[in-house]
Amino acid sequence: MKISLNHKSPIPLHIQAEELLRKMIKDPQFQNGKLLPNEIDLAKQLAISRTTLRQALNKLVYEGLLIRKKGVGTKVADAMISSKSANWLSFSQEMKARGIPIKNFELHVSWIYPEEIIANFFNIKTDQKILKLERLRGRPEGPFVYFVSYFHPRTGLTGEEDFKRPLYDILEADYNIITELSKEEISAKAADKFIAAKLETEPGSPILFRKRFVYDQAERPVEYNLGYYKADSFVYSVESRRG
Amino acid sequence: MKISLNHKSPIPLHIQAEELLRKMIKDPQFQNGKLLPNEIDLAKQLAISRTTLRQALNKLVYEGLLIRKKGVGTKVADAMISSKSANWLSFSQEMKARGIPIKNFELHVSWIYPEEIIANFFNIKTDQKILKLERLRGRPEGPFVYFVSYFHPRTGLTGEEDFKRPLYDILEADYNIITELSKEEISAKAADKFIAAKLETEPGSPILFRKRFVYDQAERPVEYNLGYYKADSFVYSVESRRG
DNA sequence: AATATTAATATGTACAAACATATTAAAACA
DNA sequence: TGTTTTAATATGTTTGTACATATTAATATT
Repeated sequence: MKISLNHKSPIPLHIQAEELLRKMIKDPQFQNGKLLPNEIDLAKQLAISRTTLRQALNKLVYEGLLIRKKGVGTKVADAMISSKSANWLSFSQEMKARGIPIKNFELHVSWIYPEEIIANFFNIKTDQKILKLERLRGRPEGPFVYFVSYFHPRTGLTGEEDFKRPLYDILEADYNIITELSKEEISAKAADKFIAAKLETEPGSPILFRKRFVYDQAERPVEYNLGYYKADSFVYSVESRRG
Repeated sequence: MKISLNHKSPIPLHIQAEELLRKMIKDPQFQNGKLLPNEIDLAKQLAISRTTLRQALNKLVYEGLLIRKKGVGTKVADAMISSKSANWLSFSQEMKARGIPIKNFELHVSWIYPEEIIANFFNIKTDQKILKLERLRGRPEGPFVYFVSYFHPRTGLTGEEDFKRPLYDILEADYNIITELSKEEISAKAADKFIAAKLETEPGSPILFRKRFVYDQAERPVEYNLGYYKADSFVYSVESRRG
């Protein structure tokens, strides 16, 4: 494993160190309770201060991935079961995994000036056009989900891509954007006229609304995604353990 | 509010600062997006270094209770967003941490013969009575969530417990049941007549429905819980990383 | 040989200082 | 007056340093 950081990169060192630690955690070399290198040595090896390294370590300790013990050292926490991997499946892959036949009803690409919330998330100005992708998908009998995605200009997407391919495949294979982190907010709301029309239901009918914020390995924003699911068409499942 | 720390105490200063910040979060003075005092002033006031104060702030930011913005300041996060690390907190503790006053509208305990689904989950026969707990809770202005819980006989709960105490406290302190794993399924549905009446809304209005399966350390089923949240009263937030 | 002491090791706590960057408000300019 | 520039403010990043404390291993003592 490459154990060094890029000191010239604009990506903060503690973020780089965090990424490296995440990789180390996955390395069998450090599994089964074996200790990581101690803070002082590792900091020296990465050519950063112990404080900066601890900033990275702390985050993983908060997340329960590392366990520190005074006077002993730092080890990787016992593996835990989580729905994380399932969470990462894209819509099409998710449905495929469940054996549900998927029909694409609409697919619309456009370049738009972002609303303030989105520009804010992407950390860009509202006068810079970004790619917007709208999709209406569902079963052969009818649509059950309406997606709206916005992409950061950094992705390099042109809008000419074949969006029938899984999105994260396109980003990774063609644009070398490796998505790593996703934050989601799930709530219920009533369908407005627009959404109701798309999903072929009545205004006011219940909708599962999912906001999704997707980041790359350096925690830079990549995608802002909104999903409107017809009630009873989708169940979001989460598995969590006590931290 | 007393804004000072005990420098002679054996309790670390960053822990004391964290406790103080938790109190500040509950203070109406800092609600509604008002900013906390800035780091440098607050550190000076507490007679600790900025680094130490940030140690405390970081923890609350990670828990989703505080939001920091460069160049602007630090504010208390909007309520109703259940944060990732707080996932495990019970309803009452979550609200308490945010200083939201909670009113218990109804609390009803009964012994019932379980439906097949529940008996199946608990791995018992349908002719064995189990404890059912119904709760209607919300803000002083009105209820926004209706819970139904079923408990495995193994828990030892009698129904005479003081359910105003946090549930997981009762289980752990009084019955030595340590809950460890929780599986949740979140979906949207329309309120039926019964739920609509409880939540003081119209039948057909959108509801965020959460099924929760709780297990102990040996992964034995402990609780089967259903939650009906009024739309817009609750946002479920999840953070996941590519596994 | 059993026990107490000491040393080595690793994390925990805490401070001071400097510079970077985002945001907003005030001042200067056209 | 409207726009640009500048300054003030607040958080973000990073280093260096020092001492405290828990744990374990090595050493000395009884």
